[in-house]
Amino acid sequence: MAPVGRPRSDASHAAILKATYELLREEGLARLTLDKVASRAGASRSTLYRWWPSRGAIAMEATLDMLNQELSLEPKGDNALAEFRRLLKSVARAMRGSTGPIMAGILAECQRDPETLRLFKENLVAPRRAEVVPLLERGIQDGSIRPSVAPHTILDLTFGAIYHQLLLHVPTDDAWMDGVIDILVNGIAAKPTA
Amino acid sequence: MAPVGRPRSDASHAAILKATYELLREEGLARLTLDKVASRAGASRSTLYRWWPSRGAIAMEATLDMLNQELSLEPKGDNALAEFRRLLKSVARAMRGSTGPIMAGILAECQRDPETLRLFKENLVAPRRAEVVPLLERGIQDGSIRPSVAPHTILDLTFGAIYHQLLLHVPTDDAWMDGVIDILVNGIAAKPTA
DNA sequence: ACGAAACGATCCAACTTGTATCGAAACTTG
DNA sequence: CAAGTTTCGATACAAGTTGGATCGTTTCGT
Repeated sequence: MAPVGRPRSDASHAAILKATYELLREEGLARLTLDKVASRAGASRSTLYRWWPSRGAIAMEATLDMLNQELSLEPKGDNALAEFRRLLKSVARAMRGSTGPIMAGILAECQRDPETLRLFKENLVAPRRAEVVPLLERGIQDGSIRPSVAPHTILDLTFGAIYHQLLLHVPTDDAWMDGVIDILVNGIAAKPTA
Repeated sequence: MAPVGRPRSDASHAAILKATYELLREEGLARLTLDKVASRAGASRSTLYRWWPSRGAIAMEATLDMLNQELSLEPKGDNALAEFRRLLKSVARAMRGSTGPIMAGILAECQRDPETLRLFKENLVAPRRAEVVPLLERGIQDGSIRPSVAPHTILDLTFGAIYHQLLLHVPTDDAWMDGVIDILVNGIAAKPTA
């Protein structure tokens, strides 16, 4: 059964997302208003309100595609720990570009709008974790990662470190990421204390 | 040289900070308006604008005292690593209470107002690090922490993990913090990989 | 007494949000 | 082709927030 009535304009939909994406890069989510998005997209604000419940929701949808293109997990047959290293570096690299400030803005928006936080966790955090946790579990099985650690806690630490630099606007480089990975892999204790 | 004119009212100053602090607890920084602060403090908005450049600055000043009271680094003569463990747990415990959401709100505000970020780093991050980095360096000297790690990177990781849970509104408990510390201290590698 | 600075009260323009209304356009069904 | 349905862009509106300004009053030092 085809829906009755005028169909949703794909052109408007695409134009709105494109305008949002551009404005996010230029001014950040903090200064993003639905008015500017509508103007640039050649749409009207009522169209935006019809399809998205909040500013955060628009920004989220506009950002997701970009992120999903930028971050890709390609297994290469190394041991799991080596693969995890590569993943972390690629994430840190992505955050170093214009994507970083956008992510920081979204995290900020999540603090003022619970719905945006929900979208963020559902559409970004959860899917990513669903990919990476099995990788870490494989590392525990192939012997490259010791068994007593919880994969989710590993992710809390690593993404936490990256978010930390992001939110405090501390630029990162490969040397920093190597330092983080070194600590994560080897720990800070002079001798194993377990 | 005593300043000429009517001196700044300590009563107003204190009342404004108190009102800010209360409103932060009740509604969070996202919903904090200078109007509400002024009303509750029995002051006028012009007084607020006279002394503080932004909403973030007021929230920062109101939060700093509270945080500085809540978090105290008391050396107890253990080895440095043990002392660091205690510090982390006390921070995590503080973030578990009503201070946590306030901190998350401030981090969010930092993303939209560079001046607030500057205040945050100058008055909170930097002083804390100035306390803890020597502790970690002592750990390297007393042999409880291996020499090749950078103290600052350790802090990026640990505070990153705590911020991560804070921003994603994931409640933490002692078991989680123990898991983080375990990974941090011992690493995730099954065998030391140098 | 006088000037200087801070105070509370009030007003104002500009901007953003959320909602609503309107006629025109696009598409399905009969 | 005609009627019904839904979206579209344009516009208007109330409510809330921001940042700044003015005004008369209050509290100091000189």
